[in-house]
Amino acid sequence: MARASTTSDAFNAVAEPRRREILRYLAGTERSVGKIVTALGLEQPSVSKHLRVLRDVGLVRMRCQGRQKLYRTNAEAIRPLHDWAGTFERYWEHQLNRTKERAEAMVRQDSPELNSPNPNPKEK
Amino acid sequence: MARASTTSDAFNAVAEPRRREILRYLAGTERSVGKIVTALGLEQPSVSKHLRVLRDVGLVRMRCQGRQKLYRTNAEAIRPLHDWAGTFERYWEHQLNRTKERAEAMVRQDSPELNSPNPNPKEK
DNA sequence: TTGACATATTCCGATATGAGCATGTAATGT
DNA sequence: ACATTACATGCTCATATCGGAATATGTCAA
Repeated sequence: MARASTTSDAFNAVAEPRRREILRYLAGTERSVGKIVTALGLEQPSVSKHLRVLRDVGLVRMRCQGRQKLYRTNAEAIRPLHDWAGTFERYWEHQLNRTKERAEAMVRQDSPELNSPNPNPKEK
Repeated sequence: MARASTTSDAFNAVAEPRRREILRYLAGTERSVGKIVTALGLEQPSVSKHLRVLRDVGLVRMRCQGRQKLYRTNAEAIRPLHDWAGTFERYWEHQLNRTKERAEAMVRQDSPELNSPNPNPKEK
């Protein structure tokens, strides 16, 4: 076997920065593909492809209106991501709330990655 | 240019199912690489590589103890994901909270994607 | 030092993408 | 019917990964 399949679930779909931009742009409002293209400054085919992925995963809904298609973010589909991340909430609450204010200073010392998680990920 | 870089931020790191398993397994507890290998039934090199990615992004912390290295999930790094997803909360609140209890039953009917977002993503 | 144990890294092959460009398709206007 | 508008797909290229096997590195014991 080779690379694990991707673009088949919300986690992967959201891993793409452009797709996150699109999701945000389409949150709460219906927009045509053309609108997205001009608003985000992307190539039309590129936008169509990203929308395709987002649709397959259920992150956006589509509606036809004449010759244009209106897309809208389906917030419900983002919920599982929120829930997943939320399962770790108890672990970050611990580290911060315990010692309160004083802790803040210490935390900033012991955990520099908090502010710059990965200064040089690809460095050789 | 070609494919956009990946494995450089938490979103991409978390897109891998195995990495999510590892994060969950290491949540709140330090474990050696060997423990992870046997617990999750993965190949040792594979685990090391995933840990490498998770470390680069700051999702896990590492500590040396003798000849073994103890890893632990850094929940703080997951917070941004939670926050990001949370920005869409207002859009799903609307659809659910309005009609309260009765709504629940209806929602389950109207939004099958919640349980199976994409029954057949790759189908031709 | 030699050897066993615990991890990490490298190399390889197969596949998955994303971008860019060209083309296909559906709906509307004349 | 023909041209135009609005998207969607197909194709190629360059790159990013993942898994697996082999190997390198590091630590501790005898």
